[in-house]
Amino acid sequence: MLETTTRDRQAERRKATRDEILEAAWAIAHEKSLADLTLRDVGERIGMRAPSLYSYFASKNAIYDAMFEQAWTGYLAALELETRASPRSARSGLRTIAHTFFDYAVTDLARHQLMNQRTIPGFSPSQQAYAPAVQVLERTRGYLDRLGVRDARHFDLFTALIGGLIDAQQANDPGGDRWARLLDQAVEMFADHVDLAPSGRKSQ
Amino acid sequence: MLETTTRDRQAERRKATRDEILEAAWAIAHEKSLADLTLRDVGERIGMRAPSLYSYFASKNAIYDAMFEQAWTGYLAALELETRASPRSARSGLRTIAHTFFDYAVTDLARHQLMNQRTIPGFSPSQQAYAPAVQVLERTRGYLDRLGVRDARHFDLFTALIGGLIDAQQANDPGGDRWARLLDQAVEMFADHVDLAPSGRKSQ
DNA sequence: GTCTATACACCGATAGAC
DNA sequence: GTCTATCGGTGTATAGAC
Repeated sequence: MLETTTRDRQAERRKATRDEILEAAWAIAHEKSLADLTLRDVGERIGMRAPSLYSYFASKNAIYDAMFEQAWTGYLAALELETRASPRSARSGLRTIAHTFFDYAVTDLARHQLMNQRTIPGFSPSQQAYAPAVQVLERTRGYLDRLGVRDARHFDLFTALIGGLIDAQQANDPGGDRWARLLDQAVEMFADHVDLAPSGRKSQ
Repeated sequence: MLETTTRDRQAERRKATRDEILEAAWAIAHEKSLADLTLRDVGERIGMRAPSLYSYFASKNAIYDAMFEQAWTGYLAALELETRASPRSARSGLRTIAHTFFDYAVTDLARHQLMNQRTIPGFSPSQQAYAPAVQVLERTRGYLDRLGVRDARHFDLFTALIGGLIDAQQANDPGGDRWARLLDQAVEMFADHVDLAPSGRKSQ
């Protein structure tokens, strides 16, 4: 009984330190860049030597992995919040999804690079870290299905379209809105293509 | 007179060695990956020590820079070839542009990463290396203009759409055709949106 | 159990001999 | 122009102090 209590306290302490490490990693990724993260910098920020971090993460990529999981878990929460209420119309539902994803990506460059780009050489997310990303995909698929977009090819087209706008915005006009302003137009184009009713009703 | 001849031979020799270095760099980028390129590997492949490469390139990023320029120059040539003949219709012209860009990107992952992604930390192309990319943009803009796509926002939407399909294909189904098969459909969607005539004529 | 000190292998880059 | 030697930096493995 006392033994389990002790273990719990240790586990809590351990988790707190892990979170502290991840917090420091995010801060450095924002101040410098995601790729410029070094274990020595992370250690210095929390008052540790670099090798000590290996007591909490198996490698530098394991830190990226935990950050990847955090980022997608955060988006999953945002998505669930935004898709709770049923949309006034199919098109407004599409707009909601598009804006939610676009804003989440554009708000934080380092986070977007980690989530959606292959900017870290040699890093690929583990199955565990990838799980919330899969949930996001499933939830988005289900949401579009309820809006009337049921063709798998249409779903792929939609994700590629929004992803393309995000990448163009971040790559060619970071901090600006040159592609952000095209988001609604892109959604309309897609909705016309899949023959969604202009107002509340669902077709197809 | 003799002096200039000597200089020319030296310049030729120098350019030949530079090309040899770039060829080796591309080979390594293909065998391993673009980011896994090391100067020691490049040197070994052409029978040199790594520091000797600095007689030909000021830095490792300068090698990436020359590769970037080669890649865009190569695409510019492919683009000029494909857009020489006038298209049978506006839509077929759009398809030509889309397929040319898509195929060039999907054919060579390392090249695509260098041209269109920020996968090399700390590298950004010089103005000289970026010049052919600007030419590509201008030529593509002019071509779409002749097809009847004259709105700058429509042009941005088109590039984001095709870019999104490329990124989705490379990221989620490399070597496959899950998004490649959506290319024509995407072009049709865009053509409908900008109100291009279904056949030969140009509208708007 | 945590953390440190030390060390190793590798990297891009520089200095200087030949 | 090419070499060797070396520098400061990286991620990471390990032995041991507390």
